[in-house]
Amino acid sequence: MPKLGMEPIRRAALVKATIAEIGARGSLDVTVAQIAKAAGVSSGLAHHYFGGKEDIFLAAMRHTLTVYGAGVRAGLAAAGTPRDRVEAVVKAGFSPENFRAEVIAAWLNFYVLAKTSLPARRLLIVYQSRLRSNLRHALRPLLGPRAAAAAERVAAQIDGLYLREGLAARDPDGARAAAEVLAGLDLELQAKAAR
Amino acid sequence: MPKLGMEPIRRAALVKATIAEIGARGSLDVTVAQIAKAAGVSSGLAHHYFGGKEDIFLAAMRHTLTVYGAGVRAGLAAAGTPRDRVEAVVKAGFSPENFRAEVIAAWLNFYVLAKTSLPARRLLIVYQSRLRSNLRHALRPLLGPRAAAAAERVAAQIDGLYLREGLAARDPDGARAAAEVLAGLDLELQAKAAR
Amino acid sequence: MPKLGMEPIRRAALVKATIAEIGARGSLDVTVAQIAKAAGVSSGLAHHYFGGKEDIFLAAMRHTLTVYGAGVRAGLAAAGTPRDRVEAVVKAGFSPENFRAEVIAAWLNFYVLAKTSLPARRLLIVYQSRLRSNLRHALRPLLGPRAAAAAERVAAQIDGLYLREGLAARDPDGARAAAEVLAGLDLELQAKAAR
Amino acid sequence: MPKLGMEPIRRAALVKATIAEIGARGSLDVTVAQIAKAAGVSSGLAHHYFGGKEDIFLAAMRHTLTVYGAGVRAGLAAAGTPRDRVEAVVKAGFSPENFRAEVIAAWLNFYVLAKTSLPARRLLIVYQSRLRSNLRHALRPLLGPRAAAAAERVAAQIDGLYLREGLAARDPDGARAAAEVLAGLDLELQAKAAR
DNA sequence: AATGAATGAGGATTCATTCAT
DNA sequence: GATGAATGAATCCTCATTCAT
Repeated sequence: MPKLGMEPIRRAALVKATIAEIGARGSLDVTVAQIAKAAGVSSGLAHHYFGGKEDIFLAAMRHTLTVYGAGVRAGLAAAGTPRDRVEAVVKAGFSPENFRAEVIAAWLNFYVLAKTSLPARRLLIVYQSRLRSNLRHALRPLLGPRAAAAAERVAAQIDGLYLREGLAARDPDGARAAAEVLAGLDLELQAKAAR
Repeated sequence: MPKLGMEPIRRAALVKATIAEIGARGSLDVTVAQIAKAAGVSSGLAHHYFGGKEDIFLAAMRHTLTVYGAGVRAGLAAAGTPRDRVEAVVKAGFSPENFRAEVIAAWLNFYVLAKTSLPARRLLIVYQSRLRSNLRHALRPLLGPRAAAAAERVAAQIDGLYLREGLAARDPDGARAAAEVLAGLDLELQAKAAR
Repeated sequence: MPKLGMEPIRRAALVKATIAEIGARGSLDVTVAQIAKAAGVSSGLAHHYFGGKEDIFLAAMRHTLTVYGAGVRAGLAAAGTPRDRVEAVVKAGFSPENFRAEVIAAWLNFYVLAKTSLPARRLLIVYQSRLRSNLRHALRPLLGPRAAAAAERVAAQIDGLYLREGLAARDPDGARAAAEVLAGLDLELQAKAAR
Repeated sequence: MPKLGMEPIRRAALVKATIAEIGARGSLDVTVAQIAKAAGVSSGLAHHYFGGKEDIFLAAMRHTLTVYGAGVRAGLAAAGTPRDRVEAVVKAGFSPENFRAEVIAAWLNFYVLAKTSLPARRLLIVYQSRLRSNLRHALRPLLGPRAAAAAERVAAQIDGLYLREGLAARDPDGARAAAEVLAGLDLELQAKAAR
């Protein structure tokens, strides 16, 4: 009798392997064979479940974004004050789970993939929109009409830190990066207060 | 005697074509043949002058950084006040010359290349260092000891805007991007003043 | 389940094709595509099983040496007298199986390959050592301390005949070549006797 | 005014460079550019003087054979006894001038070239014929009707030693090789005497 | 006489993808 | 469900050769 329910297990393993391989090699020049091997299956099976290489990449992107999104939601759920909410959004991006070298490298390559693949672009645009939207909503009670511009600045700073850490030799320091962003946030609040 | 002095001409043409092709395709998956064709020469000649594909990429990076660096220097030379100096550094990154879709796409891919190629990484690290250094020096008279942190924030914001615009469908709007960064700069100055 | 156990079959076919192609063209300038085609497979498969061109060549060398070695062993096993043993070693090298134009040409090119490839050199040195060792042992009972020098002479003569026949237009005549070498052997024995 | 009489100089330099490069790399996979560079000229000039790569190789062969032939003639001219004449022929092949690693490697590759190039084959056949002819004539007074077979044996042994030394790691030892061949010659003479 | 420029064919190698079992 | 077999297109790179000057 055939093994039942293997599909979700295989898919998860392949997605995980994909992120790991893209991260390790730092590029999309990862072969299906490498991914499959890392996942402990044959390359044929990878195609069987995903259809093609791009679909594997897209699944990996979706997974990354899902994990990130879950982190944001969890943070927001636990947040009390408006300030807490902003911090939750920021810190989700720099959590140990997301702000790892391998995941950062994968992110960068997802941006590249988005140049070629429309679905990938859509996925990234959704991410960018959500990030900004989350920040805007969290900042609104604090900054009022200036929330939108501030959200934009904070979002850009977050992305810029990903780029910076992606290049660094050392392991990325999520706590420090988050602190830097929050320091920027303080500026926004001080400026408001200074009025 | 043969046709002499072709080398610099060909190299320049190939470098330009490389940036254009990476920009157009949005990835490093550009063939030497494509680049050569765009430059109006044979693929053999590209290898003849550069040695290999990576060397072509590196030359394109160097060129991009050189153009950027020249823009910064020109801006700084024309700047009078400290504030002018900061604006010059920021605006150089968003000048119509640099902040074009194709160059932005090339930048993104240079970051990817840096994952694989040590010379590429070195080049990008030099860029990051210079950008921050320029910003720090320009901000010092305005912010004193806070200049370093502010420079870091501004730099991250600049990189983040590259990432954002790299994804956007519309043509990048350098003026707007520069204005956003300068708005962030104003916050830094206000916060200082608010003390 | 896929078609299983193809690997040894393909490897054997590719090795055979390699010797045939090197022999036919008389040089190592044989393309993997030619070899693969002669073996009835795609060039990709050749790489799949061997890794690269040099590995294919090495496998062909190993095969040639193995066949030769088996011939020697078979001859020795059937030999009764010391003289028979010497003849067995000599004749193995000139058997119809080994002393064919195509194999002779392959041998010559293996010597060339040995200049570039360390594994190839090792293989050939093993062959040279074994040949001499076989001859020495077989000659010892007949010539005593002179066996070593005699073995050296006989071995050189064998190799020289390969070179001569490799150049000739006509098909190589193993029987005649063996007879020439055995005539040289007789000289060695006569000289001994003449003491 | 053009430089006059450059042709023989250039040709000689290119021929010498060809042998050196084939010897150094141990294969015919030597580029015209390498040869030209080693000769201190442009690759274009090499074609200008020789027409093509194969012609360069042939010229190198001819030169090698000419040097060898001159050595034989010089040795024969100085030889007094028949035995001296045989020794002269043998020693010519193992003179320091000819029995160098680089020349030995070139020889081997000339045999390979002969598989592809008819002129090359003809040249090598001429060499083989002359060698055997020289040996036969020198041996005739000593061995009478057995001279032909003996010449064949000696010639094969010489070629075999080239093959052996071509593979060895150490520098070829011409004196030792010549001694080995002459030891074989002594056998021939002893056998004769033993009748 | 001599050169650097330029080409383009050819070849090793990689890899996504398909398929039979 | 899963695999190894197999393909062939794609690409980098090399190099003999030609040519204008």
